Amino acid sequence: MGRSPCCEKVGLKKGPWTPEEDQKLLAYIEQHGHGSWRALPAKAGLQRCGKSCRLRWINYLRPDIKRGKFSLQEEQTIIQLHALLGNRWSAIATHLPKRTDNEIKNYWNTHLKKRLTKMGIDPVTHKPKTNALGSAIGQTRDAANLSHMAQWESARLEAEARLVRESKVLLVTNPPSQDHHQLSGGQIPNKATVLAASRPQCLDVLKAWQGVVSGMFGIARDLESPTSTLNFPENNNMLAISNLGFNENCVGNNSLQASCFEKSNQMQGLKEKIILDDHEMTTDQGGAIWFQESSFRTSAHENIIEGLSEDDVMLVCESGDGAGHHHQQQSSSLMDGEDQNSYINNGAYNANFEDNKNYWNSILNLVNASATWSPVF
DNA sequence: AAAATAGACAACCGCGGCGCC
DNA sequence: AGGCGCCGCGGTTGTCTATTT
Repeated sequence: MGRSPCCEKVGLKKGPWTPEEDQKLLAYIEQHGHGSWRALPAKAGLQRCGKSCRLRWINYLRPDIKRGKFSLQEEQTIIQLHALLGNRWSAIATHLPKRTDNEIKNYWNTHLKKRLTKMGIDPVTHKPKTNALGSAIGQTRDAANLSHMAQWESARLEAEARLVRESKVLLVTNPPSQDHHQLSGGQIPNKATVLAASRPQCLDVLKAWQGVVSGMFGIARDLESPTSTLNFPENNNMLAISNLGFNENCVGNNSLQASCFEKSNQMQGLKEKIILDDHEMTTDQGGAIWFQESSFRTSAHENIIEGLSEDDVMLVCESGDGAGHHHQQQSSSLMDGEDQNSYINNGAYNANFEDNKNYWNSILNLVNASATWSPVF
């Protein structure tokens, strides 16, 4: 399909924006909202294409942008989310309030990627580069589990994006009024303003991820995320998730190691059930996560973003041998039942622990390299 | 002090998705 | 159903500044 250029290239200015141009754009959007980006430059008296105006507004002029150095917590959030979501910067940005996808992308490319590389971690796969068996065991159980968790989160993010789009329709069809100004304390209404009012809860996977790390180190920490309103009631319950792949390979300092080992032992003989949204995961003694097939929803068209309350997020530890799951489907589609058992029993699973240990040991080093601990970990 | 190099960040480009007609 | 236009995303490039030689 042929495409018309986004704008007439002739006579339009490119390159860095001048303060005067910024002022024009800012003044116009304050007064009229951006409306159609394509039509905006002419109306605002700018010799720019609409796309350039949009970029300038979203990445620089928007009033709700936080600039400056990334905090350690933000860095770790980016690393974790990148491990889950890959280069989906806009999705990652939804978890970092007031940061733009462009800023996060730049920060990743100029700082975090290099740092992980220095630590011997492949910034793409988030696995140790030096692991000779890496390719062979790359599709390990918890990697597959995390992959499914990521898919789940992706579906949620897509739904969020849909909501954002819908919100923006409201914004466009309802240009700024006096009420808007009153409501926003004089600030112009914008995407973030609308989003803030309707922002869905998210970060479930990040929560679980953080739980893995928390449990790995045996530390009770505040896992509150910057954006999620979800709360896990007990850190011990988070440790239930931590059983995923870290039973015996806790790393860090000795006391943490001992603590982690102790917690790990406490998990023996337990079956964990995790219910997020109406999506139920259970983990067996081997630490594998199971999804209840009947409740597994990935379609962004369904209302998975609606009204997650704390009650919707439950972590339940119950006694049992883990054999009583009905109609369950392992989250990984890579193995049939027999293979799963042999996988757990034949040592490959333990090799997987080593992967995780190396990776998280590196992350721990990263954290330790800083002056203070992040509240995330 | 000047040139070269590296780092950081802003901005651009092209593609794909989505909605409208 | 398919063409078209718009928007958003991710990759890449350009530019400015800081550091090194």
